[in-house]
Amino acid sequence: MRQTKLFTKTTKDTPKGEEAKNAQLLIRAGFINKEMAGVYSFLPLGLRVIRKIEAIIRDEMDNTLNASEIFMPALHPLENYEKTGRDNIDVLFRTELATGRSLVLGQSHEEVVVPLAKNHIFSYRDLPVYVYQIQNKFRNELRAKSGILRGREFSMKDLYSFHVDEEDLNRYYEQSKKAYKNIFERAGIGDSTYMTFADGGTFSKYSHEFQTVTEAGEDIIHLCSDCEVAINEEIIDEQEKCPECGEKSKLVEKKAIEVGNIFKLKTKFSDAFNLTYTDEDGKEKPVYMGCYGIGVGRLMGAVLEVNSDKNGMIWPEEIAPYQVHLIPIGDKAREKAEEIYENFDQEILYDDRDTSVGDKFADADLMGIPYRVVISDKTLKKDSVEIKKRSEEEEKLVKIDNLQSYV
RNA sequence: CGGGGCAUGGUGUAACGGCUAACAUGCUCGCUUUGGGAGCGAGUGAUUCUCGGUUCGAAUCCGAGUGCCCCGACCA
Repeated sequence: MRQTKLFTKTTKDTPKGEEAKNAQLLIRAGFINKEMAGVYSFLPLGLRVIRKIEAIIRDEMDNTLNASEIFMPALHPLENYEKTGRDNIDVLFRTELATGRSLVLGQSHEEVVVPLAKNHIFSYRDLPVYVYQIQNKFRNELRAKSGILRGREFSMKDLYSFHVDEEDLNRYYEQSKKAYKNIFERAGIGDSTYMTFADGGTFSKYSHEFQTVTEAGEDIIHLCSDCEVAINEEIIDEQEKCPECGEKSKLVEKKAIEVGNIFKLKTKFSDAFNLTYTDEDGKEKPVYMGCYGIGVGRLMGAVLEVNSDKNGMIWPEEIAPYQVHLIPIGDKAREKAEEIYENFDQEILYDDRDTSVGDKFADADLMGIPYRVVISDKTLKKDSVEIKKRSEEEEKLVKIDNLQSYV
């Protein structure tokens, strides 16, 4: 992408009234634009990051968890929520049809996916099945906060699994932990993201959250220094021990942001809609369910809270908007840069702007693309370019012919 | 929803109740410049959030509303 064609502007000024690091950086670098509190537009660079995160999620959903992608509506009939008793939760956005029929904007999709499943699940032969979607959710938060970490409209992946019994649900639930671990590792926050025991609701002792340790977090978790697991403060008591190793002395308090959550619904929603199947003996039985969420935009924000420095963002390679930021200095270098750009693939952002070197470097640091490639008269004399990783200080000269193999 | 703070060109800020609302940045044009947010010159850009009040006079004081940020509560 040529930077002169990019629909984006950067700014030196920190946006007024944005204290969250993720929002400051994303707005300054032109990745997002605030429409109102808790509601953001995603601009080309920000959208590319979102798409990369989604690609990782889709890969793990499709290949690790054998799930099928669907797309459900954001408009839901209120009656479905009356059936589950969730019609009075306070984050529900309410609206209505011209006819007066009451609707809500979807904040989650159990009320839609379960009636949908009733058309597809009749027999034990139809189970298990897994469906997921990536879609915007709407929650009328009393207080949106922390940039894209808690918005009123936000993108979320939600997966729903359907099983013949609790045992099969447990099997899949364990498998989902692995997929989630893969996702957060690939997104570059594996080292700071911990599986966390949390409230399991009416039927289960625990659910599991995936919490990324950061000061920008909203939750307190108690992290076991040995086991790489944590307990959410909401369920901790004086006697609590690490659920993995059984020790309690090793628990350390940390602030963290919940980037994912897996939950055994069991028959709670199947019962509400009478979702059942017929087993081998011709007996009618309830379907067991699990649900599994990941906040896509929140994950993007969490990455920045963990990964940035005073000059700007530092994107992990797999979710970076581009892999290479190509910067020419001088007219001769520009000719060569054009040539390199034309022969490279789509993963290059080419700073073809007519502006000063310092301006280009500052923007490159701000945008945080993993590899900065500078080409100038100086490097051309050696038939080379200079490569610098955003996450490192040192730069190195590389022959132009060998460039492909370095990035 | 309770508490606190803020609201001035596109952006970030300044301005004792008193002159044509200032500075920086951005943007446009010209010249110059090219290894860390370049220089000079000329331009452009504002209903000082809204409504009401006090006053000879309000960006400034008072009231209400709205919006934004932070703390708390809330967060299937």
